[in-house]
Amino acid sequence: MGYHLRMNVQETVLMQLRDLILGGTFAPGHRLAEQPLAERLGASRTPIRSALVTLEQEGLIESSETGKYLVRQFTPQEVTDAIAVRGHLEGMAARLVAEHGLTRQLEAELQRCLHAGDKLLSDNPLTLNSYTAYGLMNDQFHAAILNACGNRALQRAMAMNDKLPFAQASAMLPMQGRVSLDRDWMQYAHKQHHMLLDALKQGASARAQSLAVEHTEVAQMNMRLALERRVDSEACMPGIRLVVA
Amino acid sequence: MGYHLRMNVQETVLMQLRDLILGGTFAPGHRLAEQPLAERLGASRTPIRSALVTLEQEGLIESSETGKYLVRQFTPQEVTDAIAVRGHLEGMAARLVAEHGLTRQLEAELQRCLHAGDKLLSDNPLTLNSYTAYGLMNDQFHAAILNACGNRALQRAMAMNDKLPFAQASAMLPMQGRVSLDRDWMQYAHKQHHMLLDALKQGASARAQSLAVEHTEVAQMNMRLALERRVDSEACMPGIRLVVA
DNA sequence: CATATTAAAAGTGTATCCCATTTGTATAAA
DNA sequence: TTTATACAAATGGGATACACTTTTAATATG
Repeated sequence: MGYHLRMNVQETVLMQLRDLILGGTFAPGHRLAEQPLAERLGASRTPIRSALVTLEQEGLIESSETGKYLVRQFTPQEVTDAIAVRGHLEGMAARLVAEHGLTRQLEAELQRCLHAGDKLLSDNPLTLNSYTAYGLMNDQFHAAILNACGNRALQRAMAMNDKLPFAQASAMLPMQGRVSLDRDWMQYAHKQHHMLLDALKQGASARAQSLAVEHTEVAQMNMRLALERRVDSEACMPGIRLVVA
Repeated sequence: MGYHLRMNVQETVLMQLRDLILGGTFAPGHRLAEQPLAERLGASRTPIRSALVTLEQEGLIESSETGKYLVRQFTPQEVTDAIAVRGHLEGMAARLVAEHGLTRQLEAELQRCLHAGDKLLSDNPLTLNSYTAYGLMNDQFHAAILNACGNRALQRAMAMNDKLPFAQASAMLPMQGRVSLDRDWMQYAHKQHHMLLDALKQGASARAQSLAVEHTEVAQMNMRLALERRVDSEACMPGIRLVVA
């Protein structure tokens, strides 16, 4: 018997609402009133309200002066800025790890990610599964460093930033070669992972920081490409619908 | 007829609860159940719930696996870390301003702050009012730069970080000479403000960044001092009650 | 035809009620 | 004395009721 995840209405409603917004059901600027949403989702206003508070905190919606919730709209500049913030924060995390010294455990975990990545990228051309698996590995690599840096405030800041639907480390990966992120770029980014571990091993904190920052420039490039090919990218990254020039 | 700020119960309850927690009414780790709080504050559970969600988001309370809210406890290390994150973020903001070029308006505002600070610090010894006024000016100075950097994600990250009751720029200033922050240190910090504006004027982005980061070391020192003199510092910085070794 | 007035509709804030679940406690059994 | 068991109280999640406010729409008025 498969185990059954206990789901309260609150969580369900939150996910549904998020999907509705990202799926483009509501245009940016659209008002989200509690009662209509409650009817639509077949729940009472209580869980809807709670979800709206969460979504506002996540930055997907904003509340106007009079307390009305509106679907948020992002400019391309804001996307760029969010990625830049992520780079800056990851730089700090990498520096801290280099300064405190790499633990055996972290080194092993990063090694594992590197090996997995090497293996995945050796295929040519890449399969759909490879893209998915690489994205997973990529997230683990970055999470491992953030986790090991030991600074909770930094972790909080990163978590907040990642709530924006296009700022995450592998936001662009699900594009699966359709738009950008061809194998060459992934290999470039992966080499940076290798070099980052090297820097961490040597305790080269400044180098580790610079590398982590520079590493996000790949994300910047891909985002620019994604914005040029709306049709394709909307199919894989729903969050991009909220970005309007 | 003085204008009357419209206050709903929700906002009132939020403020009351925050004060109760920071005021030390509930020890760190204490459970916050909805019904007792509702009775205590003379409101229904609805606004209490909403306030608890907000306070959790602010980091003042945390919810256990089973959905119970507990008053959060911070270690001195976490305080240090939060201040370090603020320094890192302010460094980025300063760098961005230096890179984009100082606008006339920002330069005027920063100049105004510098003059105000010069004037305030010329008194010897400082009056109670001077401390308050300096704190206000200090906040304006830092806010002006953050505001002018134009990166909304960065502003969000800083806002989040500042929710921690001891991470703000002038968290230590209300100590009014009782514990630390004597005139000499304030003059040192204020000189850094002067140098920062100088760097911004010259577009010296790396220097501006370094200065902004180093500037938070004064906050680190003061926090260390404050933690050594609990009795005094609790009187002026309520938030420090939640910090336990 | 534009504008002011007003009535209906929709919406929010708050209280309260209900129910399932957890938590605590006292009693019974080993 | 210790461990089960059952029962009661407390609690949280959710739905609903209601009063008051804001929108919207319709009608009247210049």
